[in-house]
Amino acid sequence: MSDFITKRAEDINQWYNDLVIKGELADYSSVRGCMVIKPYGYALWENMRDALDKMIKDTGHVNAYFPLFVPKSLFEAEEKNAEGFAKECAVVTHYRLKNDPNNKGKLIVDPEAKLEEELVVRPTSEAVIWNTYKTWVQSYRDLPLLINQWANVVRWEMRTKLFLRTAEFLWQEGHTAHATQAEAIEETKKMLGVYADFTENWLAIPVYQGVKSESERFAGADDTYTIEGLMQDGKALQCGTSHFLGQNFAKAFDVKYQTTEGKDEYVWATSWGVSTRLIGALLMTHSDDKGIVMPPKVAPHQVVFVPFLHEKKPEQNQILIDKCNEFVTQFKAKGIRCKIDTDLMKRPGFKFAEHEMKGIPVRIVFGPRDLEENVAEVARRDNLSKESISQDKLVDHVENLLTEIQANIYNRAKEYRNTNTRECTDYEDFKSKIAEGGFVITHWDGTAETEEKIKEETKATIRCIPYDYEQTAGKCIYSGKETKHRVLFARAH
RNA sequence: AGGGAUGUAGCGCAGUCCGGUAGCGCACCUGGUUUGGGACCAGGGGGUCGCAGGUUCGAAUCCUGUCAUCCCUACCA
Repeated sequence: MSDFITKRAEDINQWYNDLVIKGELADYSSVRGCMVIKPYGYALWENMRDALDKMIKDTGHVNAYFPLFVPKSLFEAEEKNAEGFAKECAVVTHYRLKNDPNNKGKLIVDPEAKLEEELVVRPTSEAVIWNTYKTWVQSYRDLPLLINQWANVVRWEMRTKLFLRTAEFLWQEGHTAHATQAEAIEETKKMLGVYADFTENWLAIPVYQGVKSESERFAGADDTYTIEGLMQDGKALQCGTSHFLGQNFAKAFDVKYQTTEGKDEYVWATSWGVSTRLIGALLMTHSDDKGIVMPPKVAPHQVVFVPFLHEKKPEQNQILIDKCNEFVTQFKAKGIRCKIDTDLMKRPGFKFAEHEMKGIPVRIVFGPRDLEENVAEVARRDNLSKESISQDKLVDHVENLLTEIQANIYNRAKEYRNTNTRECTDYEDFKSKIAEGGFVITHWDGTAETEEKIKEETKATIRCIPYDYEQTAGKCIYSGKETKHRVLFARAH
């Protein structure tokens, strides 16, 4: 039946698409590569956004908003950055349409309305922002500048995948300016830490923190720090990045400040971002063959009540619904997000399956039988177990259960990630481990050539030089050269 | 961008080879029986077959072009 989710073992890509579409998070749209985020998916994003926004503000940043369009001349100012994004930019060339004289009721682009200078739809906002910072920074007193924006950006991707890679996506991008290199590097690392904290503690996705190799670096950055997750298909997913931009943008946009000694110095910069891709990461990390498994902390609904309603028994229905409402009030007082399923038409079994597909962490069932016995049936989504709980203990029980589920799915994901992170010193062994999926930790001689060869031969890329693994001496797995780099390889999304 | 596949009702599909005026399942509407893990029976509404041309008395079906989507590569948050 089409209402069921494709099994992971059958077709993991279809499984993922089913989670998104049948879980009602998003829909395909009539715009190439762009999706419609549906209310349930957007509620999830709002919860994620609100939590992260607070963390960003708690670390001293403030929000602002910069324009969607970047004049081409500004865009090309930082050469490496421009070059890196050039192939995937949407460009506005005209500002007016007019009626087609040859085709009634149709419109054409008015050739008279060509823009003097093309506008690039931002694929990222460094250019507009640094052009603005130029006027904001005069003195060391203006620093640091710690600004974040929530925005949409457009990258004209060839192949798109719901949430993981869409032509337009939502994200936050932080852009900071500092007086010293040390302070900027500290900021870069600090924000990576915020991302790791957020993905692990809110989304329950374990991540490796580390530094990108040069070839994987953000265009225009001196260093890119990353958090990398492992998805259930054995592929790594870059979940967020934090860039140390050096003085590249300061020089390109001439952003200088006067020191206490009265000298002019270029400022030091960082930028960092996470996107709606994190929704894809969350789905691919926790979900199962029955559907989505939402981490309680960001789940749009944390608890769903299913009263056993009977079309022919309105009095009984009302008693059951009243009972639900009584508990909803108590849950809401504790900040727990609830929903009551009062649909008369659908049978309980159907509702159970539906709520499981959408990943609601806890289901509470009230039937006439439960009322008589003064209990409720409580089912948890993460391990599909259920138990009968006395009503006077229900609120505390569920509150604890949400915490337990959050911890359980994190531990489960971490165990999967850990057992699929393997050490390796032999190239043949490396190839077979990479083919099986997961991360492989191994020595690399630090050259782009070796990295490229390994990518060609195995499709694996260096995800990062991880914090978690000691940088001990050893032999490069490919060239055999002595090296101190130990890196994480994986096939990636 | 290269390779493969697919566009027919809201969704999933059959019909296309061999042209004759569109069908099935789910969903939806009405009525009834059901209701502790995806109910059943009966009746009913909805599409001119992605789009644009062409061939033909006649095109979902044949031809040309075009657009879109999915999968595998390549690129990326």
